[in-house]
Amino acid sequence: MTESNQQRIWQVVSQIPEGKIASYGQVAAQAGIPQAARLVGNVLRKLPEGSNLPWHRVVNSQRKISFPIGSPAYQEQKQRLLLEGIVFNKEKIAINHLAWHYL
DNA sequence: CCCTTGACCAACG
DNA sequence: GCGTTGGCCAAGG
Repeated sequence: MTESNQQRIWQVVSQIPEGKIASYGQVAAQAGIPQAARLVGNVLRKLPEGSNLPWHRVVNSQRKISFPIGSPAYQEQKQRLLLEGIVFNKEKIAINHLAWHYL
Protein backbone atom coordinates (compact mmCIF):
# COMPACT_ATOMS: atom_id res chain seq x y z
CA MET A 1 0.00 0.00 0.00
CA THR A 2 1.79 3.08 -1.20
CA GLU A 3 -0.18 5.65 0.69
CA SER A 4 0.54 9.15 -0.44
CA ASN A 5 1.31 11.81 2.13
CA GLN A 6 -1.93 13.38 1.06
CA GLN A 7 -3.86 10.29 2.12
CA ARG A 8 -2.16 10.17 5.50
CA ILE A 9 -2.94 13.83 6.04
CA TRP A 10 -6.61 13.26 5.20
CA GLN A 11 -6.63 10.38 7.63
CA VAL A 12 -5.19 12.41 10.48
CA VAL A 13 -7.45 15.41 9.91
CA SER A 14 -10.51 13.18 9.85
CA GLN A 15 -9.68 12.08 13.39
CA ILE A 16 -9.76 15.52 14.97
CA PRO A 17 -12.81 15.46 17.24
CA GLU A 18 -15.54 18.08 17.10
CA GLY A 19 -14.88 21.07 19.28
CA LYS A 20 -11.13 20.52 19.18
CA ILE A 21 -8.35 21.83 16.97
CA ALA A 22 -4.87 20.81 15.85
CA SER A 23 -2.02 22.75 14.29
CA TYR A 24 -0.64 22.13 10.80
CA GLY A 25 2.59 20.97 12.39
CA GLN A 26 0.82 18.50 14.64
CA VAL A 27 -1.10 17.04 11.73
CA ALA A 28 2.10 16.67 9.71
CA ALA A 29 3.82 14.96 12.62
CA GLN A 30 0.91 12.60 13.19
CA ALA A 31 0.97 11.78 9.49
CA GLY A 32 4.60 10.78 9.75
CA ILE A 33 6.03 13.76 7.86
CA PRO A 34 7.55 15.97 10.56
CA GLN A 35 8.42 19.53 9.58
CA ALA A 36 6.14 19.34 6.57
CA ALA A 37 3.47 21.62 7.98
CA ARG A 38 3.20 23.59 4.75
CA LEU A 39 2.21 20.47 2.90
CA VAL A 40 -0.81 20.11 5.16
CA GLY A 41 -2.06 23.52 4.13
CA ASN A 42 -1.43 22.71 0.49
CA VAL A 43 -3.38 19.48 0.73
CA LEU A 44 -6.33 21.07 2.49
CA ARG A 45 -6.38 23.89 -0.04
CA LYS A 46 -7.41 21.57 -2.86
CA LEU A 47 -10.12 19.63 -1.07
CA PRO A 48 -13.25 19.04 -3.18
CA GLU A 49 -16.28 21.09 -2.15
CA GLY A 50 -18.41 18.29 -0.79
CA SER A 51 -15.63 16.99 1.41
CA ASN A 52 -16.65 16.01 4.90
CA LEU A 53 -13.11 16.48 6.19
CA PRO A 54 -13.07 18.85 9.19
CA TRP A 55 -10.47 21.12 7.59
CA HIS A 56 -11.65 24.01 9.73
CA ARG A 57 -10.23 22.33 12.83
CA VAL A 58 -6.69 22.92 11.60
CA VAL A 59 -5.09 26.24 12.58
CA ASN A 60 -1.54 27.51 12.87
CA SER A 61 0.79 27.06 15.82
CA GLN A 62 -0.21 30.43 17.22
CA ARG A 63 -3.78 29.19 17.54
CA LYS A 64 -4.90 31.59 14.83
CA ILE A 65 -6.68 31.03 11.53
CA SER A 66 -4.20 31.05 8.65
CA PHE A 67 -6.21 33.24 6.32
CA PRO A 68 -6.18 37.02 6.01
CA ILE A 69 -8.47 38.43 8.68
CA GLY A 70 -11.87 39.22 7.24
CA SER A 71 -11.44 37.18 4.07
CA PRO A 72 -14.33 34.88 3.08
CA ALA A 73 -12.29 31.81 3.96
CA TYR A 74 -11.37 33.30 7.33
CA GLN A 75 -14.97 34.01 8.16
CA GLU A 76 -16.19 30.60 7.13
CA GLN A 77 -13.59 28.81 9.22
CA LYS A 78 -14.28 30.98 12.24
CA GLN A 79 -18.01 30.46 11.88
CA ARG A 80 -17.60 26.68 11.73
CA LEU A 81 -15.42 26.72 14.84
CA LEU A 82 -17.83 28.92 16.74
CA LEU A 83 -20.63 26.49 15.93
CA GLU A 84 -18.58 23.76 17.57
CA GLY A 85 -18.18 25.78 20.72
CA ILE A 86 -14.64 26.99 20.15
CA VAL A 87 -13.99 30.20 22.03
CA PHE A 88 -12.02 33.06 20.52
CA ASN A 89 -10.17 35.73 22.39
CA LYS A 90 -9.74 38.35 19.68
CA GLU A 91 -8.32 36.40 16.72
CA LYS A 92 -6.77 33.79 18.95
CA ILE A 93 -8.38 30.54 20.09
CA ALA A 94 -8.58 29.83 23.83
CA ILE A 95 -5.85 27.42 24.91
CA ASN A 96 -8.04 24.64 26.28
CA HIS A 97 -9.40 23.77 22.86
CA LEU A 98 -6.23 22.18 21.51
CA ALA A 99 -6.88 18.61 20.43
CA TRP A 100 -3.39 17.43 21.20
CA HIS A 101 -0.91 18.55 23.75
CA TYR A 102 1.30 21.21 22.34
CA LEU A 103 4.02 23.27 24.01
C1' DC B 1 15.89 19.78 -14.50
C1' DC B 2 15.89 24.30 -11.89
C1' DC B 3 13.22 27.70 -9.59
C1' DT B 4 9.37 29.61 -7.17
C1' DT B 5 5.32 29.48 -4.40
C1' DG B 6 2.48 28.08 -0.56
C1' DA B 7 -3.94 27.50 4.76
C1' DC B 8 3.68 26.28 8.09
C1' DC B 9 7.15 25.88 12.12
C1' DA B 10 11.00 26.22 15.38
C1' DA B 11 15.26 28.27 16.38
C1' DC B 12 17.92 32.40 16.46
C1' DG B 13 19.56 37.34 16.70
C1' DG C 1 7.87 41.59 19.20
C1' DC C 2 10.08 41.45 14.48
C1' DG C 3 12.96 39.59 10.65
C1' DT C 4 15.82 35.71 8.91
C1' DT C 5 17.05 30.93 8.02
C1' DG C 6 16.54 26.26 7.10
C1' DG C 7 13.58 22.42 6.95
C1' DC C 8 9.72 19.59 4.57
C1' DC C 9 6.71 18.31 0.24
C1' DA C 10 3.88 18.98 -4.06
C1' DA C 11 2.63 21.60 -8.21
C1' DG C 12 3.44 24.57 -11.87
C1' DG C 13 6.26 27.45 -15.03
